[in-house]
Amino acid sequence: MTNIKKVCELAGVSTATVSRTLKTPDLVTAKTREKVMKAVQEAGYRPNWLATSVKTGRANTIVVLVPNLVNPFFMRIIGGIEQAAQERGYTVLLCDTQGDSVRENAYASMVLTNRADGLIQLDHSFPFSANDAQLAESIPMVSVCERIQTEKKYPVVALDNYAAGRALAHHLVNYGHSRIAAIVGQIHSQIYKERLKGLKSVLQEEGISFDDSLIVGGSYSIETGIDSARQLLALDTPPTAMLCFNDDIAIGAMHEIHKQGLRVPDDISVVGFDNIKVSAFMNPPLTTIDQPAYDMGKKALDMLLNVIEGKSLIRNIEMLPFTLEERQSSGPVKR
Amino acid sequence: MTNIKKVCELAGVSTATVSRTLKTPDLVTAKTREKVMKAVQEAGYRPNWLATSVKTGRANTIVVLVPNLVNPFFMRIIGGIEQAAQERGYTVLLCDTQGDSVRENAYASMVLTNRADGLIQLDHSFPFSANDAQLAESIPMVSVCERIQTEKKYPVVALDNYAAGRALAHHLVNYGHSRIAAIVGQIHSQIYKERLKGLKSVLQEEGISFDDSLIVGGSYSIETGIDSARQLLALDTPPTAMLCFNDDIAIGAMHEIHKQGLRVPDDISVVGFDNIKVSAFMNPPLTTIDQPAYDMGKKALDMLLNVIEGKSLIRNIEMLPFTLEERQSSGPVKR
DNA sequence: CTGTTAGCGCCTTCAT
DNA sequence: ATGAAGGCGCTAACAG
Repeated sequence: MTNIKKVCELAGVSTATVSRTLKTPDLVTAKTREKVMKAVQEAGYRPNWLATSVKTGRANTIVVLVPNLVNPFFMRIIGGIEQAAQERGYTVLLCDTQGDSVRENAYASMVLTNRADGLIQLDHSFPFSANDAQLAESIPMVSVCERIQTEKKYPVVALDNYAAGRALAHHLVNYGHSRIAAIVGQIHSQIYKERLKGLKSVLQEEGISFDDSLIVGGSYSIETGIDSARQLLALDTPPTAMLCFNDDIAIGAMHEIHKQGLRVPDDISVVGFDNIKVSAFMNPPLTTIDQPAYDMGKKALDMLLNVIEGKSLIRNIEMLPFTLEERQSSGPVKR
Repeated sequence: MTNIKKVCELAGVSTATVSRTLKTPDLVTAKTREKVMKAVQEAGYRPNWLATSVKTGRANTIVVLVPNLVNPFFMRIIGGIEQAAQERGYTVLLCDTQGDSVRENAYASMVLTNRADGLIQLDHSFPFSANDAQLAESIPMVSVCERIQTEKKYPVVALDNYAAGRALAHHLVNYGHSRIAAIVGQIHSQIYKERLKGLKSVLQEEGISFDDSLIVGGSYSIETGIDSARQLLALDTPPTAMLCFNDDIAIGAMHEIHKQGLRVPDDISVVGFDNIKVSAFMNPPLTTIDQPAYDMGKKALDMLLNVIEGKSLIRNIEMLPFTLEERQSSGPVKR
């Protein structure tokens, strides 16, 4: 282990001078600086990050909790978080919770052991164990997409899911669809409520009745899309359009529809949420809601660091704009 | 900050006893243990991880360098790494290098500053800066998929890319294809050489000539697939099959082929590498080489920890088996 | 501008 | 079984 003392001996100065040369070179003579740098080079010295952090009390690290790393939508958010973190001198500790609360608790507790200074949650659960809950009250935490379900209102950056639900509903209604199914993701979530509310509000305004048996699904996976589509196609009067709560579901739904010998959009329209990369390259390309995932990540990190550094937040909830990407998976209803 | 001293006072014992109670409870009386645990609970004490690590000299952390986090194939590898790491008490610091060597250097240097104990590289570059190269000689490092291009031979877990190239080539030749294009990823890589060698060897054995103008591409993206397919379709005699070096490329190629009004596989067969999730749900589903990504990750972590903990490795290179997933994107050559 | 000194919070011999 | 004390490597206040 080559430590600061070795450098001292080589350069013939004190530990303080070495430390200063590296951290605040301006406070050191050009001559000593040179001397020290030469010794550093010679010894191959690198300051021990652990020691520095234990001294300053700051890890300059944040934890990001992701329900599923394989979802490219989350990865885009994380891209934004990482970029912004790097710019502000922070490191990201990425944690795939796999929806397992034990894992989630384990990772979240890193903020309690001074291993990280704050936390960004991409899921809607309060990530701490019952045992940690009290301590966790005061730690900096921000969520993206979903509001954290707990009493204290943590800052959140999200999409106007109600408006997005309405946008897709209008898109389909304008094409003449009146029997529209919803294949949803997590049930007990804000997203579920808001998007569905958006869909229903449009239908009501248009005087179209909605049947709760057209709500299927329950998780954000391709398999859910497949199973749900199969279920819907087996109905006496199948829907003419499927509104999927993410693109993975939509991909699964399209796959099943094709498998049954039907065509998208001629027989059935399919629309999604998120605009993940492959969506544009499906056959047919998928109509979807584009979320500004990268910007959401950036924004979330900015909010979190403001909390960590004690600055006040302008707003406790940031709503970002969405875009409806019209592609070829949706079209006029079949006569 | 609630530290070990506060707990001492509350429990009326020394710091040593508190430390022991938490780390090695067997060395403490049941009675004192109870007393201490009550104080810990009351104070809401959590040992400072930074302090513990600086003391023990071990971060119990490894760095994983990924060229592109959005690629689901890499995410599967990382899933395996994380699982194995968790089982052995290590944390993973995940770093998206974006192919930028500055970022790569920055992250890799964490191993030199005692922030991490070892490194897994998913790319083929030596991740340290010129300035760090000497120091880095002795640090534990393992690579997955690609061999690290440097003099010292680091352990690697990989696929038999030569054999996989041959398998796909045979698959296409058996369907009667004789004009087969290769859309490749990174050019200066082991993977490039081996897979191409596999393809060429089969063609030669079959007495089929190969023209280097049929090698196109240069990066592992959907866009590369699109551009390359366009380029190939514009040839005087376009190929009847496209062997893509990953599934993203294949997805792009299929998209462009469809866009030009041609059909897969009736007009052109397309095959890929990796077997990412969506590949099975494309229209048509993609024929591809399945790599045991999860196991590769697990294996890589095991090898790395063995190096870190000073155990000897059984072998310096681990070859894992692949599977050819035949689906509907490949078929008989058009007459 | 530089050196001395006192910790950061914790673990771990060495006594008792 | 427990406590006292030294030190991990580094930083920062205080002298000089």
